[in-house]
Amino acid sequence: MSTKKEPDKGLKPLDVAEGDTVVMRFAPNPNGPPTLGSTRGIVVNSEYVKKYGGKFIIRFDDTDPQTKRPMLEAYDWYLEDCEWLDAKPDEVVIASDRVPMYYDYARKLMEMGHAYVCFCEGGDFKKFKDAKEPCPHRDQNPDTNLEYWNKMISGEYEEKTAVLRIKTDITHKDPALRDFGAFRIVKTAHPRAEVDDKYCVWPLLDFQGAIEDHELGMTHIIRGKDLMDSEKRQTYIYNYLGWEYPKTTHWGRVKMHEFGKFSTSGLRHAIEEGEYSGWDDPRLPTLRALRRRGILPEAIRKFMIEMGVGETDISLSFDTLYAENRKIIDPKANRYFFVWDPVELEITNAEACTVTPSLHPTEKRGTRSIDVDSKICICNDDVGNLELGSKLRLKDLYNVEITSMDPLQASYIDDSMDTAKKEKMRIIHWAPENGHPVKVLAPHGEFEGIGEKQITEELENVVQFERFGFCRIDDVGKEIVAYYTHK
RNA sequence: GCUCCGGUAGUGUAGUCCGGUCAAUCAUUCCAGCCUUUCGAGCUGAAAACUCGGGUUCGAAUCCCGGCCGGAGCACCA
Repeated sequence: MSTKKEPDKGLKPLDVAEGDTVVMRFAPNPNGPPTLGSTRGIVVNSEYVKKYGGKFIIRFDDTDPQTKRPMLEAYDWYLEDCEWLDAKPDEVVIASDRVPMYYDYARKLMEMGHAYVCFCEGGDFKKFKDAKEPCPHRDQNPDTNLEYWNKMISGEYEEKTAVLRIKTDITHKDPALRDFGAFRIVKTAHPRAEVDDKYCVWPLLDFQGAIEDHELGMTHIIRGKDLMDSEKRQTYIYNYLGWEYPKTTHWGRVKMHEFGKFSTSGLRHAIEEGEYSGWDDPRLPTLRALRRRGILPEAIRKFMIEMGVGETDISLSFDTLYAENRKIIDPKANRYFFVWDPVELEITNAEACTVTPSLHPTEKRGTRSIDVDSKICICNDDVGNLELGSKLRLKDLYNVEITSMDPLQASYIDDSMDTAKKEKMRIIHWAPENGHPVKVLAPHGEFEGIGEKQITEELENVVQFERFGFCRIDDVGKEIVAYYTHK
């Protein structure tokens, strides 16, 4: 296979034999909603499956009922968001449903002499490990281990008093690879009703993931490079059981410039404290929030795919995502006037009229219609640039001259665009005084003002408020609520 | 302390495996100009990078060694 000229931009070809398909997975712990960080795993893995054919599996690694306790709603959130991202999984697996299988393999490894129940206190074990010495329990015979194991799973031991370890090489030069833990005792019930307090011994990631990746027939794994050692540990299990390890690729840490690291627990705390309105607060980098703001899944996919898979730690800017989204949205979004921080302007000699500006500057999509009488609203920002005698073009309406600053009044000059051009008038937008109240929720704050009535016809669409930015219309009740997309 | 990764313009990426065609790709950002009844879009132009030091070689972003910087693992978290 020639790799001289790369055919695809973005994702590099995977090591797949001609004609073979792939099985890949995205394995989150549902302890919060998917964020832009999770998206990389969803998009990249699913994209490879689309490319090579095969199966995309979402596996909930929810085997920690305590420290990273799963959130019940999050299971569905992940499925929704996957589907939204055009990455509907072919199979959904929930680890907490499969504990008996993990137990079976644990027994098998004990019988083979590759695992032992260790009663060392954490610190003590660390001492042995750092000294490259076996702990006193390492050489227990299989029957003894099985006996202890049975007591473990029947709840006879307290938390932290026993743990099942996989034997690796206690003298390995890398301390991270010496006899790692595979199961521990957790006496907190699992949040899922189906599971509840059925088990008090839970597998740890390296064990659970190792077994599942084999059971589910994974051919390729792409995940964070913080899990590189995980692969080395899991390889011991694979060797013991005579399995072949899937091909792996890793990526580095991702940060968002504007946000920093997003830790699910940190976000949850901030929400509980009332710092954010919820998981879809427009300031948050969760998929729910981005969706509500009108960021399209295509833009997110493209963004992630063009980023590719590299081991470098990266710090991204939302601007790149916004640029991607803007390209898609700009031709689709209808234009409307929204006046934030409005100030009333009376046109003293104007006659009531109706204007019909086009919905889009280049796409021929028809017009909107605005009834205007003698009073309109303009942005306070624009008022700041005015003085007595200033001439203005009210976009798509007519030209006026300021005749009074307080109260703000102007007199009608004419309709002609030529006049406006000749006199190089500033062109500003406006809204009818009897328009509809609008509130915009944006990452950088809230804006209240007044907009065209016709915006109420755009529920759930992304529109552009001219000279303001793109917004997704979220609600059109007494007040229009819009979520800011981006400039 | 031990171990493992990585380091190309502001940001992200291509190229690194199999040294030359790389005076280094593309996107975004920024700046300037054009265009436009939006401060949006579009168009044109510009700025901007191989972490450092040695070595190998006719030749190194690419291979080797060392330093520096960044990240990660050594958890009864995932």
